[in-house]
Amino acid sequence: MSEISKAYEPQSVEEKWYDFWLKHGCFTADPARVSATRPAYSIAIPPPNVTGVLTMGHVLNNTIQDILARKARMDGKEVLWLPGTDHAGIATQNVVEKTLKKAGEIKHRDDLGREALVAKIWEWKEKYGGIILKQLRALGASCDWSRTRFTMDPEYSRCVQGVFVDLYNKGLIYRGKRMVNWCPASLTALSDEEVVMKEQKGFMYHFRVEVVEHPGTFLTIATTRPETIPADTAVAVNPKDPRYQHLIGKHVIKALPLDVPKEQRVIPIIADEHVTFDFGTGVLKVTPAHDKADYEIGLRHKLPVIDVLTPDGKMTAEAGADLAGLDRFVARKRSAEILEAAGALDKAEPYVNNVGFSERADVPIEPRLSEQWFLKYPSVEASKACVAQPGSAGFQPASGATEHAAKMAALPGQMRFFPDRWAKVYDHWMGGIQDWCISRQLWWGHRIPVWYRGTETYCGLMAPEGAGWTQDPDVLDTWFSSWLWPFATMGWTGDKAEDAKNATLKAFYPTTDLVTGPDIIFFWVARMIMAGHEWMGEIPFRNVYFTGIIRDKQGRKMSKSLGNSPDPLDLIAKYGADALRFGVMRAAPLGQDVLFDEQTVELGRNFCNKLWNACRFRQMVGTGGQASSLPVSAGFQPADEAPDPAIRLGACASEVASKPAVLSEDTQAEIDPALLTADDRWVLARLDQAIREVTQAMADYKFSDATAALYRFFWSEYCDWYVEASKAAFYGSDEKHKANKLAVMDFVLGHLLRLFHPFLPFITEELWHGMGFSADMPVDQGGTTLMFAPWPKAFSADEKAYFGLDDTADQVAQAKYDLVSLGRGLRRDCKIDPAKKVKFVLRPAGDLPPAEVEVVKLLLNAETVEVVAPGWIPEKGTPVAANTLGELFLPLTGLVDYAAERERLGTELEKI
RNA sequence: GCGAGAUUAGCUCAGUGGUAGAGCAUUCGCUUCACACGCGAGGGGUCGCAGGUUCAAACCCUGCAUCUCGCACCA
Repeated sequence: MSEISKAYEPQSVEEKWYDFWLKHGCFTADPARVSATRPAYSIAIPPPNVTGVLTMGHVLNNTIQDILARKARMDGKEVLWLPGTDHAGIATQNVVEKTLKKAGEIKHRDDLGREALVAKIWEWKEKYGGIILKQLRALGASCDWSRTRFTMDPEYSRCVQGVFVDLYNKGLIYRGKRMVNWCPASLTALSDEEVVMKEQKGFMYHFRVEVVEHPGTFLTIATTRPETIPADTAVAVNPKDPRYQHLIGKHVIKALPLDVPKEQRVIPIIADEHVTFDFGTGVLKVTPAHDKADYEIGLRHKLPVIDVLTPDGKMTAEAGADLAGLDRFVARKRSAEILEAAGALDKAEPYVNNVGFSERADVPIEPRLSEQWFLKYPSVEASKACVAQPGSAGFQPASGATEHAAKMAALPGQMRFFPDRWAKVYDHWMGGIQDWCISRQLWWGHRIPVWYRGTETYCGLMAPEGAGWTQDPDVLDTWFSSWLWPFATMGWTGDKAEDAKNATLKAFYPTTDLVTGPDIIFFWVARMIMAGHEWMGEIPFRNVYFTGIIRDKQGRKMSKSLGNSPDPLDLIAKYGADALRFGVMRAAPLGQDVLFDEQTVELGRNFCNKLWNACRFRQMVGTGGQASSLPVSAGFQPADEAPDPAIRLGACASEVASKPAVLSEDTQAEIDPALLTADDRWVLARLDQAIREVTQAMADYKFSDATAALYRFFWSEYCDWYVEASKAAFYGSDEKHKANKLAVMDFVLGHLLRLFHPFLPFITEELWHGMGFSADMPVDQGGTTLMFAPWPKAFSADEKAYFGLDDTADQVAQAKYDLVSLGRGLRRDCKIDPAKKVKFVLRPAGDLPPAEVEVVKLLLNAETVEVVAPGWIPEKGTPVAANTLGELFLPLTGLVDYAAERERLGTELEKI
């Protein structure tokens, strides 16, 4: 026996229940249990970086997934939430390299060499990797940890390489020398998606070059990158530009490098449509080695390519003695100075332009010509077609479980995005899809399964027979492994016969929901859809929920560098995981960015505390005891011995047995409908409404709406009115009504705990047991857990009839509560001390049972509420409040000092 | 340039045709026997602007303004 403490203390509760769930195998999915009556539900977690730690973004994302998973379990589904981590190529290699450098172990990765460094990274991964998965447990995430995957697991790696070989054999993968985005910091190629455009302040330099054929005639060229002048191989103008037409085909002398004789610096003036008249001077310097557009001009005009930059962004000898060896940005300034000194610089005006930055290393990328592997995306058409577009014939906005289910059944192969506007973004990108540069000049990752010997090339899973073969040194883009996530994590092999025997794939693929951020819609979501079609022949998930981005109070994106991201673990320690979950969900409407404020977690904590105390109150009135000495069962400890996990499937089965035939399994039998008061019917009607709203909101993925509905029902309706009104019965003497009210409370709380469970798993489980809702089958005897209790259903017609709930069932009590509010207003208006008990007079519009009057009296904190006949006439000027229930008078005789009041009103009037 | 989203109370946001809502903040008052992580009562908004449709518009239509974010990009 223990007491429920006055305030809820999550710290003592959360770990206990998480261990309990784990021990009982509550999170493990078994394909053998899937059947027509027990459908499968699956989610593949967006794998966090193996080096990562939990951020607020993860909290948002994984709370939503956990809510979906827990709700699905309560709906009687077999749930697989598949967790894992991503090897995150560049990020992880950077972290480990940096750590080694800091520790003084190496100066450069070459000090260790490839094998040794990769071994170090594995070592590091084993030691520190997956911290984030442990942190997710603190949040309550109900992942099937027995299936945890890593993108570099041996089986997973085989999938990645197998897919490469398959695409190679299909002719979709090719190697070629192309202009790619090169990161001078990470020394690797990047895909277009890894480049972010940023505004950069710089200068637009205008400099002159002399036309060879017309000495004394000069062309002025505008450029932001004078350091690349030595790499220019032409000057281009628009063929229709009248200013320059006569010069086409003539030549100019390049301004740099100065140490090369003029004759060797002669380049042609060419005509190309790409040049715009009104930008700059209308004359473009063409640098095929260092600009994507220029490279294409170069191809069109067969221009030579001069590369003046090293991989790490320094000038080569070809840039001339003045610049050689300088960093590209230093060289920019230097070259401008040289031009100026030579009298060739007209002006340098401040200029803002967009420059591509490496997303990871945060340095400007260089367009660079290099030998890379590219992928022509597979299954593009099918992938484009399978996502329902807003406004299209097949698409209806989400509006409910039934309709949703019907829609999915009616549209095989269709996916839906929430919010649907992302479908347009997706469609747009798919429409202009470009080949994907998949090779990376890194060591940490899946090595490209291609070997070379002289001019021979071999692509396969294993090194070819024979001597002299060397494997391609590059690894694959991390996303080239992530795009297989939904099925590679389920043990997919690519071998048809083998996969046909895979029960997990059969039961759980395609997954039901994907929850992720819109920032990786191209990186990940689109590519997974294509991979799904290409290798599984169908979509990888049915619904994609795009979360918003977590921002701070000022609307800034939360980031490590800004230091504006609170540590979720600190918040959990301070407020509890439930509070964090509830707060974040409350603040996160579908598809909207979340302005996060710690206050919202505080609110969540307050909410949990309120729930805790509402249950404490039920315990107190149930035992007739005082709150300070409650002999209750909360705080109880589950038994150590784990019972047969299969028993959990029978959870709440015993609940069904004791019901009248007319009621569903959710309904408690102890309620005697004949004894229900107006308040009881009111709260039951409101509960019914809340069940409808919450269920609907969840079907629409509107979690903030769901929490708002729950908040309103529990706090503003159940606590503020029903519980308060119930005190009239509990402090009264009618034992029969008292018992019935307890039954109603149990009924409401039993439903509430279930409705809250997906959002607040810990406190609800604690109370479910502490309140004795699992008493039919105590946990330590083989146990029920709230996790598998059935999701509440809105009342059926029979149930409504049983409780006497018609459309107006809640109106009497509602009118009563409204009148009470008005009455309290009267007290205030009359400046009556709240502590003072006063006498109200009630002239009811119809019949009003004495019990109802008692409730009014209690809620008004009145000394008496005298019920008078319709003919009763109040003293002139008596304050009155009226509604459909009747008129409530507050006779002031003896309460108010009229003279003082008159004076007060007088001064107030003057003021106005 | 193309596209999307936003604009409602001091703040953050709900609200898709019928008398303006929530939480927080704020004011006043309460150690009322579940809860001060609480209770009660208030104050506060011509719903960005201008037209239009309608008996009726925060909501539908058309412009405009401002902000945010994608995509593309001119050296």
